[in-house]
Amino acid sequence: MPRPARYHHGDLRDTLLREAAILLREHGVQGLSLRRLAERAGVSRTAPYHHFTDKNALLCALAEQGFLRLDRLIDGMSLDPADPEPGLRQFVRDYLRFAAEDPERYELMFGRTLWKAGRPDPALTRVAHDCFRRYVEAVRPERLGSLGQGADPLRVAQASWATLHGLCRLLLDGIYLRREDMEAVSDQAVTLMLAGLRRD
Amino acid sequence: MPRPARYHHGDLRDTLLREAAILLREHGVQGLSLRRLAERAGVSRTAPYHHFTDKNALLCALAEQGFLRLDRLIDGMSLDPADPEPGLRQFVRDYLRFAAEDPERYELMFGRTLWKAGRPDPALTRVAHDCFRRYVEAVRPERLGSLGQGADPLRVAQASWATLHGLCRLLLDGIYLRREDMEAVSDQAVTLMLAGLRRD
DNA sequence: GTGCTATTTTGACGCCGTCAAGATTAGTTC
DNA sequence: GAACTAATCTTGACGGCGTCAAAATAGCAC
Repeated sequence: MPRPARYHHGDLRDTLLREAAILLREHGVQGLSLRRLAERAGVSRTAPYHHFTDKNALLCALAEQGFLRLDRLIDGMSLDPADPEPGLRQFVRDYLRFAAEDPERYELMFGRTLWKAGRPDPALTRVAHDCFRRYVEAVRPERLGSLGQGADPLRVAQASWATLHGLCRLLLDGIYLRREDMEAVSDQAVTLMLAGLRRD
Repeated sequence: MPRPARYHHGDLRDTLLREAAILLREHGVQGLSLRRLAERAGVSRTAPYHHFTDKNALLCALAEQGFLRLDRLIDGMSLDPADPEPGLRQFVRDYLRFAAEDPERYELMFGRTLWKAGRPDPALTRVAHDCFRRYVEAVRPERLGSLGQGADPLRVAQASWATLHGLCRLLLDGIYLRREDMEAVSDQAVTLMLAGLRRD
């Protein structure tokens, strides 16, 4: 917390993002109010509006950060075409951990709050689509070796990602899937994906 | 809209549920305010509190309705053990249509609003778990014929339902999956599930 | 210094969920 | 019928929210 005596904060935008991330993680979107946020940053209620046009814009920025992190995770995926299974299994585990570490952020990234109820920034839209494109490349049939022969890359990506995403949601929203079952179900999911490829 | 002259409404609870369902569908949880709702029912702002202890309770009731409908859908699933694929394919289509017909309701049923941020009613919890138990029974390995040999019923249900759920979320939240791709991806998902069983 | 612009503040508006106190009606018991 | 009780509904109020407008303050170029 920097000195509160100054009229100009000097680093408000970054401070807001940092504190907003904390509020989001600990209290969810509902608990993340611009007024609380301003107070935590030691600044008046309307000061944030000079750095984010409105709450929607702030949320977009937070979601954007999330996608950038997810990018790194996807880039880190390494599949051995001769035996892609261990690499895939690792990635699924990483992905689930990523989502479980900050569920509210994950919800923000993919949920209706921004994509339906809100107005996703052009920047956010771009980053999100980029992220998916990256994923499509990462699980390209060629990289899956003999398994991927002749499969449609886009379909493979969509179906596998849907499985992954579904697992996360079930887990995070705490319905139909307990934390203890995670490992087993995640393994089952990998088996599912690979088997699906074998059949195509 | 019944006569507004009477002091007692007479059918307020049902009216509230009906109007709330409309507000939910058209404006989402965000747009469903108790005050707007009361106004639409032709009643004062606090009248609803005599029928629902708070907004959370009202939302729980709405979600509950959704699960009852989903129950009927699951009960309607018919799988031929000799060839379960067409039945499964039909169910997946039905499920996606169910979710797509009222996305905000689906979000309410499975999302964080109630299960994490809110306090799910005991009644809701019961209905939701009942619904899943029904699903577990519906896709029991025996019903899948030779495919299901030796598979763990719970895992099969969790993994297949996660896939289904993931598809819905991707579709409804409008990210990474377009309406036109629905059919193709849904078919791919069925292939995935069946193939997964063949491998177990 | 003067002026320009970015930043921050206070004040206000309308919306929200919800509580408290009182008014009105329905239902039960005599 | 009357009296009482419980259910239902109303008005009024409180604090919190997002956001706009106008005024104050500070940094910066000249």
